[in-house]
Amino acid sequence: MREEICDCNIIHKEVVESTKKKMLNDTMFNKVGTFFKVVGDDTRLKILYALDNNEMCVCDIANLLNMTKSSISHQLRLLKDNGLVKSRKVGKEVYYMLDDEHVSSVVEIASIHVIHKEEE
Amino acid sequence: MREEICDCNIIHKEVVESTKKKMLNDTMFNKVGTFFKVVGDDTRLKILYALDNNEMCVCDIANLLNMTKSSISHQLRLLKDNGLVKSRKVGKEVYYMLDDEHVSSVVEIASIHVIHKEEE
DNA sequence: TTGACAGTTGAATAGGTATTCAACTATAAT
DNA sequence: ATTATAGTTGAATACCTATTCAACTGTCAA
Repeated sequence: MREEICDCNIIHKEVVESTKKKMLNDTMFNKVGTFFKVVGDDTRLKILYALDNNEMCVCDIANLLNMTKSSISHQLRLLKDNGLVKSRKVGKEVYYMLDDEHVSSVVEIASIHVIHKEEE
Repeated sequence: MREEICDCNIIHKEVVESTKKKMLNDTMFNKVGTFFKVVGDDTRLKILYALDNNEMCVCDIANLLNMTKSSISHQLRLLKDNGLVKSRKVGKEVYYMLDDEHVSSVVEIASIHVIHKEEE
């Protein structure tokens, strides 16, 4: 049995109960939340945006964003671990590319949201 | 003039140059990044998901998620400041609701992405 | 085989942030 | 007026995370 943490009364019992039924489980929220967390970093967002055009190696991305190889490599690993990019090795170089067509569309819709807010 | 931080050579000059032209400005990346950052927290995601069904007051949300009023109120302010929810006051209670139809669609697409990954 | 370069990695650091706590305001009811 | 409840707020805490640094691996070229 879970402990009660909430420090106030239920005001609209029906609303709370019916909403509770429609909620996803914590694991699902965590997965979606993690997806947004990964995309919610300027550096990673720029990387994804850049890779939407073409595959790129680590050094080229580092140059594009004027950051160190190490920092880019760390972020690429995070993106890869979360299934947003994949890579292929050619000689000394490692080329990264988007792993999923949904990535582009999510970024696109978020941009629309931001632009829409701008016009108000 | 900006300082050079990058610690490696450009390997594919044409790719870097052409990608650089297609990149958005930093302000734009920051705005989209912030949007994702706001949605990329489990608690805030749950709040948005709950509000997709109906408007709710702070106490009801706190009860639904078994969290304190204070913590929910802090998160609601963040959501409001970033234009994701709006509110109306009725007596002692404050009702919160989604401010934008794009919010639902972004969350929806991200869920599809996660589910899609699950099936692999 | 030696040197140079692409990329990775783990630990450390510094900055950010979710939640808690306590105090506060506002409204409603008695 | 007083009490109770809904909600907000600012500071403090504890956790998380992006970048840096230094050392490392793997591959290519001479």
